[in-house]
Amino acid sequence: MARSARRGRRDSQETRQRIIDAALDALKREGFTGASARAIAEHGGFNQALIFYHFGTVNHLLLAALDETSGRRLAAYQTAVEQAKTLPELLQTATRLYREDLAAGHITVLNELIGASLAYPELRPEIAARVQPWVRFAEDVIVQALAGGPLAELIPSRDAAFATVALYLGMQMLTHLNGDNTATESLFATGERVAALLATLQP
Amino acid sequence: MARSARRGRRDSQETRQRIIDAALDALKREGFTGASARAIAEHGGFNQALIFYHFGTVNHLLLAALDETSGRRLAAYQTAVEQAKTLPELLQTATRLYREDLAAGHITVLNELIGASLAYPELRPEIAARVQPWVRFAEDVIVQALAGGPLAELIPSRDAAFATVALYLGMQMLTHLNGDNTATESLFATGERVAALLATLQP
DNA sequence: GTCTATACTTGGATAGAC
DNA sequence: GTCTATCCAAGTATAGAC
Repeated sequence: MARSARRGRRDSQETRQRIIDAALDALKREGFTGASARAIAEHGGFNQALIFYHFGTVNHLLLAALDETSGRRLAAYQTAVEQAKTLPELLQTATRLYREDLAAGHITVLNELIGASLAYPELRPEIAARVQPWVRFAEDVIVQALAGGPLAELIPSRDAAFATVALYLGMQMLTHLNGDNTATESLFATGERVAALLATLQP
Repeated sequence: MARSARRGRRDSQETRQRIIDAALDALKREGFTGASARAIAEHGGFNQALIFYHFGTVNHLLLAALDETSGRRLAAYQTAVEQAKTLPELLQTATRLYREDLAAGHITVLNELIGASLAYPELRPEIAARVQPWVRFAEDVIVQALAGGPLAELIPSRDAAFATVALYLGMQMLTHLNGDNTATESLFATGERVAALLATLQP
């Protein structure tokens, strides 16, 4: 009995995960408009009604999907950044992570949900709460990277963090729109050059 | 007869304009999801079928709306920027224009349509074509503003233009998400300080 | 050019069998 | 916990009267 209860719980967890994965896939491929319960269920190979049983509403599911992808991704960023503490190394790491995000569509999920939050205002605070850790993370990294350098007192870390996250979002949007990422790649290359220059001014 | 034909044409033009205005309003208030033919028609006080008579499909209408708002706005930017050629003046102008965009929701229209272009790929090139003039405009302004200064040879104008437009989009998204614009205001204030500093290094 | 009426499709959500 | 069947609301689009 304990066994079957455990089994039941594990199956339930597995199903939840399958649903979340399918929702992420739908968001990345078809955007918010295409991430309907029917579309998600069909693509994931399960029944549509399961979404409502496990998540109540489609929007709840999409938030759970954002939660998961954002959390996982932030952890990956934190791990990666720990290895790179000089400014040039940091830029290289950022370039690599950015390419990963672009290829996997991680940021698309966020962009689509922010767009949808106009129609569904109740999503707004939920999404904002999931973006906040990113701004904080960016600020921590920036503080460390600029410490002792000339930019540290010129540019408040909070502003730099906000701008960084905004730039990330905007770049992904434009890159997706253009269908090629040459502009992004060129920008990162320039960023790496500037970082190298700034590093020569650091203590 | 000529008179009635003229009248007919003028009425038709007026109707088109009313529909476009209502579509812009819907996009700004409710986003792409809320900009349905029914919602647009109800809010604009006209019949739903008119949309299909004048624009064929809802998406065609939304593109026409983007066309109009983007064109008008770009003209306003060009006029405003002609008056300000030093870097600090330019930043002040940008701050003012940005506040206008934010309050009027001009960028929201673009963000929503970019988001929707995932679900409707045929929108992508259309939107891209309407964004391109902005990147070009940004590049022109940047070239003039940085001419002779130290940044001119450090940062390719193309990269700076792309980054500027991306930053604009991202800032609007995050500002809308947070529900307040203190972060943006702070960032612009920092931008003005940096611009003032850079101006002292210009010839 | 504009309106009414309507065909058709898709989507959210629930009831009830299994 | 999962599936089938179904209700209802909302959307796009068109035909045809005015």
